[in-house]
Amino acid sequence: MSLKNELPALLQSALDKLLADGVLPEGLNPRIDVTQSRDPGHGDFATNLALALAKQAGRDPRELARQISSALPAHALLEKVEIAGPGFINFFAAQDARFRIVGEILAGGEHYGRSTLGERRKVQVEFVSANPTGPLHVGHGRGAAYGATIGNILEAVGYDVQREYYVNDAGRQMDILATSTWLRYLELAGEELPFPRNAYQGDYVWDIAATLHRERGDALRHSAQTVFTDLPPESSDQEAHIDALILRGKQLLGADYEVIHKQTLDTILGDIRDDLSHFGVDYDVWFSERSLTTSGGLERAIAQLRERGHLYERDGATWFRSTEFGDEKDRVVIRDNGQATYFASDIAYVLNKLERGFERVIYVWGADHHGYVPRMKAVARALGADPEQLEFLIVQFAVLYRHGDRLQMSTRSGEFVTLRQLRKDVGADAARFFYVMRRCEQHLDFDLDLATAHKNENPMFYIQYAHARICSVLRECEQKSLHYDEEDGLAHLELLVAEQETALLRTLDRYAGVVETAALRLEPHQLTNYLRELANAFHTYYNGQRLLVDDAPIRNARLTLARAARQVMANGLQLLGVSAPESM
RNA sequence: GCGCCCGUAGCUCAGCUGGAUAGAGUGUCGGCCUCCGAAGCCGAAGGUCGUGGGUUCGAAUCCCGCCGGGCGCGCCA
Repeated sequence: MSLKNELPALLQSALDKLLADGVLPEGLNPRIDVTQSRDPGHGDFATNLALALAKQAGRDPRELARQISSALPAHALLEKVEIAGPGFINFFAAQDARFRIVGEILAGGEHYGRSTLGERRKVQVEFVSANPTGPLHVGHGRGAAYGATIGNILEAVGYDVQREYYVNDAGRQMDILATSTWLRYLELAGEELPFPRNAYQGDYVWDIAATLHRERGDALRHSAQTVFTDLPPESSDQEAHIDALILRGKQLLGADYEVIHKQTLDTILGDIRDDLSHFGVDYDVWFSERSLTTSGGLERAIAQLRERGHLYERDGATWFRSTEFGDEKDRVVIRDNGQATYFASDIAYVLNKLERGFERVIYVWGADHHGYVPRMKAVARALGADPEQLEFLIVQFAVLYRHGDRLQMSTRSGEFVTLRQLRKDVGADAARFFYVMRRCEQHLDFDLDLATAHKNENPMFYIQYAHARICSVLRECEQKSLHYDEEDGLAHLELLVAEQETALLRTLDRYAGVVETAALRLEPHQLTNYLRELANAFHTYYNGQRLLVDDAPIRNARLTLARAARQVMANGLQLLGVSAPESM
């Protein structure tokens, strides 16, 4: 237990005493907030408690601070208390308390920094969930990195985390894709045909078609003339043209249409899974949208809303009265042609998630979906759940630049930079780190030239370098046959009195709190910023003090401190899904 | 027009939910290797926190109005 964790209790007992003595009035409910001091002159920790209280009680803050500090019980780790500025209470830790962290880190090992804050509560993080209509592009990458990192961090603070990918395997886009595959197949079989402009143009469609042609020969072949006869012309209505083409395919192919559909879906989904896995992103569940229909979940969700009186009919369609729950307009769930809307699936999906017992359901969404949040909250309330259970993390777009030009991305045109390509160019580590370096609300300018040509400017290398450097020193120590003794090191930590050592110790002391903050606020960038500071604290130390000195107790103490720093870096990088190399 | 997000050093961004002298990286300039990895360290210069009001002991942070940028506002998925 560090001093910081004990201070709130000490302050509380001081408040209780002042209350009992009648110095403070009843009914005050101050939040006790202890922070690490930025300026060493302000001690190790500080609280603004007196300032906050002075406002509520209408007292002079400095006088109040004096009263609090004199009511404070003594504590072995607390050396001195000072009142400063307008009424801050500054705490100076005993020397002993500052070294404690090193032993804690080494004892905790790879588990150091983990906690039980989440109390094993079930939380689901659903992320990426891109339409399986082509390879993931760099826009999906940010959601992938965010979702995965948030999952890791929540797990680290004791939540029971489930990672899920929602597969949009129903609907028109999949039909367009399956039809695209079939048309390419026909071309490979020797048919000449006008490939529609709004069908999927990407090379991967050719690949799937080629596999299909290899496996099935001409079994799925129909003449181009048969296929294109009597269709609404593409020139007048593209959408009607492709819809008619889909229908034609289903009629001509019968059960074989499903084969093409499935083969296309499986191929692309397998590719996405493989891609994400190489990105260090793995899921517990791949949830099929279609299964909501086949399991009857969709009907049940609709029925439930109907029973609760939240549905009504108008213009032949069925509407959800979401305005009753704060949405700006009501939403159609069943179209006048009898088909369920995509939103109906979303409703069934929410119900399904809640039924699976998640206390927190986190959606990681792209900025283009932010308009859907109110209606999803409305659904939660209409289903009798607490809308706070659904949390939406809106991740702003990552805009790619190459040669100073903004790149356009469109899956259908086939011209996009894939996540796979990005991994190849900058590496999975750099991409993972880069993506979560900023708050998700912040737009991300991703300059490919910078990321590829000058990759040593990436702050991730700075952190990895610090880790590798410590490993190198330890190797060097062995090579020189200098014996390292951890026990001796721990016993002589009081020899670490250099300014850089104190600074490094203070930085290490912050780690557990940073992980907690990052989890509480769902902000991975807290961690990347911290790790940069930690790496800087170590590099500064390394440049200022020699670790491998002849004096054994000092050497052991310094190497022990370095090992603690290495452990924290490794643990932090692990949460980010970034490797901690022993040499570079 | 309405809604959400963003505006902080030349550039890219932090700023611990209202606290002490607003901080990093990068770029510019100047120092540091006979010694554990110079992919490093240290120092300097660089700010009317978009703007105008308000709230109070105290505002980059909270409230309101403008200005500028991004993204949404379908019986699409």
